[in-house]
Amino acid sequence: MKKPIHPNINDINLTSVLYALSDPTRLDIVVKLAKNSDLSCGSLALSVPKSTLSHHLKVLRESGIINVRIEGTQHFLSLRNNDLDIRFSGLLSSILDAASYSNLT
Amino acid sequence: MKKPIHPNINDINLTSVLYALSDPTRLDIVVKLAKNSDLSCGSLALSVPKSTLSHHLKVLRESGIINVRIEGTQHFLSLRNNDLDIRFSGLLSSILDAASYSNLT
DNA sequence: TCTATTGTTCTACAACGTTAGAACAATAGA
DNA sequence: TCTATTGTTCTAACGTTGTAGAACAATAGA
Repeated sequence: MKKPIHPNINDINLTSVLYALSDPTRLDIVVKLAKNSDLSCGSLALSVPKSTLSHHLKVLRESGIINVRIEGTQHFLSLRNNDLDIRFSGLLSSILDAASYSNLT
Repeated sequence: MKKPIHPNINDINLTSVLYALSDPTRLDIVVKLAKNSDLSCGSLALSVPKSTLSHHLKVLRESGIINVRIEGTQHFLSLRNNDLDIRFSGLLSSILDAASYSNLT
């Protein structure tokens, strides 16, 4: 498959990151990756069609939130924790905190 | 004018907040309010038509980010700092930090 | 080589969002 | 009361987004 393109750290845009995380499905993916890094697309266990999932992952990847590593036929996903923290210190963790707090209600 | 409706603290939704802040114009408004609280709509000095500004302010208000207080013919805007911090601790400040950091580039 | 597995890309479409002009509403002040 | 000020609401145009089926691409394993 084609090698996925990831934005450079300095090209990561705040509004793009916020937009990417403003979708419940995508936020759910990010929360799962925060708990369990290096998951394959299928391991996310989401009840959405492949094409829809692929779309959401593309949005997350192109906004600089996740990294996609290809191994065989599988795509392994991980959060760009370090990059995001360098670019926007504390942003991701506060969003993840807020997300886990929201899920408790 | 009609009294504007503000969501209760517990009805403030994370994805709605992130979505509201993912628009450059709205994020700009929030940054200005963070620096200078209690501004009227006109004092924001944005180069957008009144109707467009009104739309953005409605999105910010309904997502629970800003408070609108009417005095005469003017609407005074302020961030719901405390409410947001109670609901999502540290979220707004980390976004504001990221926004000010972005503007330096 | 053939098949199953894993995702992407193409395409279409309905829903939503941003923008903005025009009309309207409410208040302050002359 | 009349007018200026300050915003809202209505309406429409236009672009964007989320969803999802169908076809396609790439690799692993038999």
